[in-house]
Amino acid sequence: MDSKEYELSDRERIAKRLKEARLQSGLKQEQAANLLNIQRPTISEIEAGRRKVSAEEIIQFADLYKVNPSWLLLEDDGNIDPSLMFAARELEKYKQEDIKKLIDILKILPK
Amino acid sequence: MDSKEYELSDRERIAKRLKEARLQSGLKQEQAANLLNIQRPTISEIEAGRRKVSAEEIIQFADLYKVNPSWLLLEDDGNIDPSLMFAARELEKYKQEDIKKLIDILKILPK
DNA sequence: CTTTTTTTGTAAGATATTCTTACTGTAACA
DNA sequence: TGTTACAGTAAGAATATCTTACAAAAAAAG
Repeated sequence: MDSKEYELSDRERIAKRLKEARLQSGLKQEQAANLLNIQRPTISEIEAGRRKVSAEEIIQFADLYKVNPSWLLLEDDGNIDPSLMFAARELEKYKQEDIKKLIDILKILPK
Repeated sequence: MDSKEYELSDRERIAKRLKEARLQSGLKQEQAANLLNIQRPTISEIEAGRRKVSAEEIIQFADLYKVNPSWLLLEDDGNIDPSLMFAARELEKYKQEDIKKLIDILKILPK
């Protein structure tokens, strides 16, 4: 009976991951709140998906809970697509000027 | 040439990356705002580091600007230049054959 | 260079969110 | 039952954000 994250908003899904991460790290809401210098109800509201989480807070939560920041942003993991990396490294062989030109061309070309 | 992000707050550094990413994607503030269904001054305030960016917004910005969400959260994207990453992502959309042609064109282009 | 247009910055009041504090709910356990 | 530990929630105060309009700056045109 896997809990489906479908039909949940991004905020709710992020909330779930934050709660999961906190529990995984063995911290109570109050402990997390103290360590991050925020109020405990704030943690409660965030984990309920009722309060937004800022980018900075995501960084802090990730650090405290020892999880990858990008996982909190609903990415599968923190890794970049290998084929993308390959393409990027190929591009590195070219001069900066040529790359700029390529980018301009790409912006114009149809897919 | 400074470009030193030292002594900047996380918010300011995120702001810089957001602006850099927008410019790299060739979008005006107004275009970005329209595509994200927010007001243009909001983009301005965010890029000035005066307004927080929510986790959800980071996801949307990353998608629109074609950058890695974790890079917006100040992770270092595997030490590859952001403009390279952008080009690589764009390149992925094209057929292998077309990419070879593009690179051939690049080799001919004057510096 | 001067003028015009485009793009971005910013002000101010209205609106909305978040914070703070205190109280409530719930589960575990003696 | 009563107690403890932890999490949820309510309400007003404090902040932040949004909206609209105008101003500044930058870019383009003449």
